[in-house]
Amino acid sequence: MESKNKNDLLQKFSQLEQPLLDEILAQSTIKRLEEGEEALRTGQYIKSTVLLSKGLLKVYREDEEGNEFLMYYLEPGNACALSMMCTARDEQSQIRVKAVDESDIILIPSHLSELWLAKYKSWHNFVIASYRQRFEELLQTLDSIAFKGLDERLIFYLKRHLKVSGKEVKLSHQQIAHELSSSREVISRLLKKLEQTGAVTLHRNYIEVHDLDLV
Amino acid sequence: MESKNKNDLLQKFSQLEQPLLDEILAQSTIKRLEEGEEALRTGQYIKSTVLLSKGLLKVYREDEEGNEFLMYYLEPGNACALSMMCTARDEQSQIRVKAVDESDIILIPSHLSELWLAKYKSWHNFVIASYRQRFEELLQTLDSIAFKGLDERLIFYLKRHLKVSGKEVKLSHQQIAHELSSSREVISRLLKKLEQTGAVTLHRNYIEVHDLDLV
DNA sequence: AGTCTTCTGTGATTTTTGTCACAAACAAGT
DNA sequence: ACTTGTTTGTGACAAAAATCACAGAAGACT
Repeated sequence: MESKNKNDLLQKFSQLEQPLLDEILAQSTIKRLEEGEEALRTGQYIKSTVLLSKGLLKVYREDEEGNEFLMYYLEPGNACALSMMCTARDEQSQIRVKAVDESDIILIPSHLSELWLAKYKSWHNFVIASYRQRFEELLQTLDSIAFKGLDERLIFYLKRHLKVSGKEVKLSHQQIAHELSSSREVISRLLKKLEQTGAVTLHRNYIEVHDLDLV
Repeated sequence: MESKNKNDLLQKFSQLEQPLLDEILAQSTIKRLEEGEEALRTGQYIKSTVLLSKGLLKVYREDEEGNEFLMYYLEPGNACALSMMCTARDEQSQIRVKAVDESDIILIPSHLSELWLAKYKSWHNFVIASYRQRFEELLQTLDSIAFKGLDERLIFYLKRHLKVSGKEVKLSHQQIAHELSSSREVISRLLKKLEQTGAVTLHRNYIEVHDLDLV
């Protein structure tokens, strides 16, 4: 493992105890994902716990007809809670993980991950905390779908997108519509409304966000 | 602990190893929930892992305005995955657990639950399996909300209800509407359609289900 | 400049869902 | 049998969202 990655690891996962970090460095492999590349689903990581040391991953759901919706984003220092849980992937639940930016993921063989639960308190806490956090985010997504209209869901979507990217959303209306499993025209119209309130400024292929709480 | 409960426990959680069952019997308390009574939210079980030995619990989500939707049901032999995860409940996520029938829940102090993860392989597996299973169910719910129209969601709802109760759904249209966070009239109309296809027969306060796959 | 493609804006229309209003059916109790 | 309250059925209407149909704008490429 190159020293660049070592540094990343130490920085991003500083809450883990030193002996554990040493083990991770020694026993895990790193995989670089190019922008747009898909983790999981290739069948090779399913027996691994996945940590993200660099980049940005998006975790989303896809149904038979190709509709999708965003579950949440993973940032460096996060673990893919699903990868911990779904050792015996039974195909039918289509969760996809895609690299938004070029990313480095750390693959920990799941037997080690399990072993460490007992051996390292900090690992145990980390795993539990990861579950919790993802679950909470998933519930927020769920809420917005179940209780809110598309206008509020769009704002929720933009807000979450901002948290992980900059102040600009570099997506076309089409892409946004797809991630909200809606249609392009509807999103365009809603965005237009947002622009009229001064919350955003629309450009081709990106949206400049000023203040989403104006609405 | 009375011997009646001991038997229930042994039966419902037979996948757990004997020494663990002994510990559970010795160290945990049982609480009986009356029909309609709420677990959690009273603040007293938040430091406990909850197992269900008898009855039926429904886990649902509620927003500020009182809208709700069903996440999943828990049957005897199941654990409340949330209770394992949410040791430090931070109020804002409103998950509610309500007894559908009179139920007995087993409260395990969370420090023991943690300890056992390392000590008992079967406990570890049980906990992981619980997470997985609940997560899967939650995703199914999510799918039906995100991708399906209300008609399909209703069918999904009825199907899941059947799995835990009998072949009859003993609920008013109003209650169903509430659990799908829709309105009574709409549910009534959709049910009427289902009746016309021969999938169900409607009665006052209960729905007789024949075959939901007819649709 | 001119051609292409992709993205965005907008009107018109339809479908789905929610709301309002009110009647009929049913059950419970007196 | 007669209130009373709850549940269900329905028509009319409003709102939200999806779909269709095109036109114009912004880049990309010759």
